[in-house]
Amino acid sequence: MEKPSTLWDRSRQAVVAEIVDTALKLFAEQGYEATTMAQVATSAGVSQRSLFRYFGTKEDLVCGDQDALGDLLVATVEAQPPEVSTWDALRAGFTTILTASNHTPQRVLEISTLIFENPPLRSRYFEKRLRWQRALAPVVEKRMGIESGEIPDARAMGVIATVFACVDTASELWVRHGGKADAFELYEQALAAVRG
Amino acid sequence: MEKPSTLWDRSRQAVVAEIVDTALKLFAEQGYEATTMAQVATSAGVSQRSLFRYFGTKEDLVCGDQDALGDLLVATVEAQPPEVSTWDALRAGFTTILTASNHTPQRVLEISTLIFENPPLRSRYFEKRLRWQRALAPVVEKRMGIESGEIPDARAMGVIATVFACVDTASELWVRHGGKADAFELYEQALAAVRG
DNA sequence: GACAGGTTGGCAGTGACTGCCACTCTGGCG
DNA sequence: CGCCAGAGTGGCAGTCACTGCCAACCTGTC
Repeated sequence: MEKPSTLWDRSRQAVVAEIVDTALKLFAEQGYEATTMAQVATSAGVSQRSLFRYFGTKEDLVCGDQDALGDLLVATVEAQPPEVSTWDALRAGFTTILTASNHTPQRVLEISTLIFENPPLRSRYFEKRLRWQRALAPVVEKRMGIESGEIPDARAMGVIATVFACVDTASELWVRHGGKADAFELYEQALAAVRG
Repeated sequence: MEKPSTLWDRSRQAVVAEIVDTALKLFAEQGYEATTMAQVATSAGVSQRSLFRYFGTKEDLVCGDQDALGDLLVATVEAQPPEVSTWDALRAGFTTILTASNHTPQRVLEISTLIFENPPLRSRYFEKRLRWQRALAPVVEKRMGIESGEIPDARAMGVIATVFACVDTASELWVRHGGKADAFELYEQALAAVRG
């Protein structure tokens, strides 16, 4: 699955990217909720019906490409050597995600702000996060030497949820500082206060 | 505001309660998403328009009465004496909330299951939770001896977010155990794994 | 040049939710 | 007792996200 990259796939990618661009521009100009899907469709030059085929929901216009990041996160954590602590393994996962983003820092801030300021988007984002947490459970359990049952273990889930909580805290404060603060620093502060 | 309790208010309360009852019954029978607001309205004997006046959204039929709990949470945490640690103060807050619920354990489980199994409900719940976190920020900052600025402090927010994360973890596992596990025990396990 | 498979567009419908207006029902006031 | 202001209610039409259905189209193949 590394290099199928038919011409067709690439042009499709281009279409998707252009739609996202137009949508983000409209959202920035008029706000997320004031922009209708019909507007995005005509602005991007596709039919409304096709727009919904590319992006199942309005939120996916903003949060759509985060699914892939989840897999990357899990894979990275899983790939950490056993002598790395659970906390460090999880941090490594998030570090990888951040650096792997194919957007400019400018755009990351723009998208993050959009997400943090619009409840529906925020909700959507939380859901994806939740799926990531569930996917991480078995990995972290193994690392902590816990047998994986059908229902996850409270200790493993607690650690995972805490790391996500601190990441979110850092992200939110980073956005509220207009991107001028160091997100890593904020994360370290939050986690230190928790574990200290 | 303790005892206005006009007859009018009480009858209104009764109407609200009955609507919620019918709605929960329908949700249990056919599922949340398969039940339409029109159905709830006719089943409860009110017009659709009035239903939307009582409950602004479909989700509020389930999550509606949680707003009051937030205030109680903040008040309880604020009322803890200064020698109580931040962690214990927050736990006290949640303990109060749990015992203050005016539902039978049966119904708490029913509602919780509903929330955890339906993404839109879950999202709504997370949003309320988020407001609670924001409201707690100044209280916890004072308790930790941090000056409250316009933007919350990463350490305080990290601690708050972590406690919420562990509470959520415990709740979710409690629901997934069908209410048969001790939610408190789960919370303690999760938090111990984090702070240990 | 016909044909199969996948892609697109239009169209009509559903369901949550809102604004508007007319009706009703209540509690005072002369 | 009739009247009136204010609040609660119902119905109606409209918006918007989203879906199913069907016809048109485009692309590569024999």
